[in-house]
Amino acid sequence: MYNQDKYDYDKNDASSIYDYAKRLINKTLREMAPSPMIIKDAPATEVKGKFGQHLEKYYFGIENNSKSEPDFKEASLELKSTPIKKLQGGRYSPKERLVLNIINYNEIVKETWEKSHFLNKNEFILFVMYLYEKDKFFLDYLVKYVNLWKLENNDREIIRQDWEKIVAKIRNGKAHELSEGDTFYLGACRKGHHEKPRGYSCSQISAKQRAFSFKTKFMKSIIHRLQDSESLIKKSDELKSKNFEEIVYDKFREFLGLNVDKIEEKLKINLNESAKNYYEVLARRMMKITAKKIEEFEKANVKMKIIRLKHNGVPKEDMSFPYFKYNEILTQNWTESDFCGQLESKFFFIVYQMDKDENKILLKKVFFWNMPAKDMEEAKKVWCKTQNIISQNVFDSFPKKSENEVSHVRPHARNKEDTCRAPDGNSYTKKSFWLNSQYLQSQIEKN
DNA sequence: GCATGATCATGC
DNA sequence: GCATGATCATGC
Repeated sequence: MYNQDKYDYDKNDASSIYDYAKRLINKTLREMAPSPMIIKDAPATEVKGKFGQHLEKYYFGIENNSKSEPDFKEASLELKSTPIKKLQGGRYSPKERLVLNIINYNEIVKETWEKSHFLNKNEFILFVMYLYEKDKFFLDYLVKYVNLWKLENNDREIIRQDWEKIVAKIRNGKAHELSEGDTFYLGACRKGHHEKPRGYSCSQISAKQRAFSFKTKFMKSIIHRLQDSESLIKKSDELKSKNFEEIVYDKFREFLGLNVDKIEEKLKINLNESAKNYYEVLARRMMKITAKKIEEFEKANVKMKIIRLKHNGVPKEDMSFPYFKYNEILTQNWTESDFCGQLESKFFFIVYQMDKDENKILLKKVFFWNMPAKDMEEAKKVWCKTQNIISQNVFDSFPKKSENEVSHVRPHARNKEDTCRAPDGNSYTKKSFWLNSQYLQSQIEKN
């Protein structure tokens, strides 16, 4: 039975359950939910569903049941564990469809969508996704994602339509003709291969047992959404002992001063070093991030930037920003300009440096940075001069690097023909604001 | 060796 | 096809 003392979560509160569940990330059931009994290794066929049962019983302390109400009924939350597999390139995809509640042919025909057992049980789901590996015992599967998921928006509508279609077929006495191809996201899949076809109220013809399921491709979309952004904070109590910056810096600590080969070796990875985004990918891997976006950086509008220093400490390149539109600059003032907005955000600099002797690139330092107010004033000068020049239709005297210690303007396009319309009616090669490498150097040395 | 112009590579 | 981050190429 559920025991509030033993299991450290509040069963009435979905976010408390979620926090407790998040402790599973990158852990196995063997570590997190030891069983009082000895569980013997068993062939894979007998293991199906064991992960979920074990998770419920020994991690959450709820008795396995197949009731039509959600597993955490006070929080209206259903617990679902599901296997995922790793693709080449490190991303994840579902191993199989997610089987939901069994369709009761006699009961469902009396239901409406809003009051359906299906919706009641599956509207709000706590996903625990574990990495399936063929030769592993289920207690040793690694949990990769824990996610609170709600059926909403367009997905909800399409699934409602799928549900209606399935129910209509049953009402018409055609349950034996149900097929997964009937519907889009929600399928009526076979469940229990040894089950004999059974009769039901709407038909003389008996039908095989089926269950609702989220199709594999639909599961794929859920997993992809998860991978789109990933949190840097892996444990919910981490922020109690460290601030966010420390958490981030700690991730890099063991790699500082190492060359990139050593870093890869340490991470046990082998990246394509000639890729243009190599240093960025490497930085993500040091942070243990496989997603495209970093959740906290998104929310805080932190821009991650790679800076590569030559052995003398000067950045190899100036830092570019998105190109500006000549016409747009004329209509804006500094504070509402794109460039001002870009400079006002916080940056996370990852600095690599070329080592003179060994000809290797080392991880030099990482730090959060935002532009000091007095330097913003300098950038403002550059922006104002740019605006002025455009208003006078002079397109050959944009602020040069030598004119300002912080920033300058220069082309930023695919080629000379990649142009943008200007107020004088002509088009000119796209240009953007850049931060001077020497300026970046001074900021790197200060931090 | 640096400033400036030009372009590549990737991802959406 | 384009935006963007990253990088190359040229000339002084």
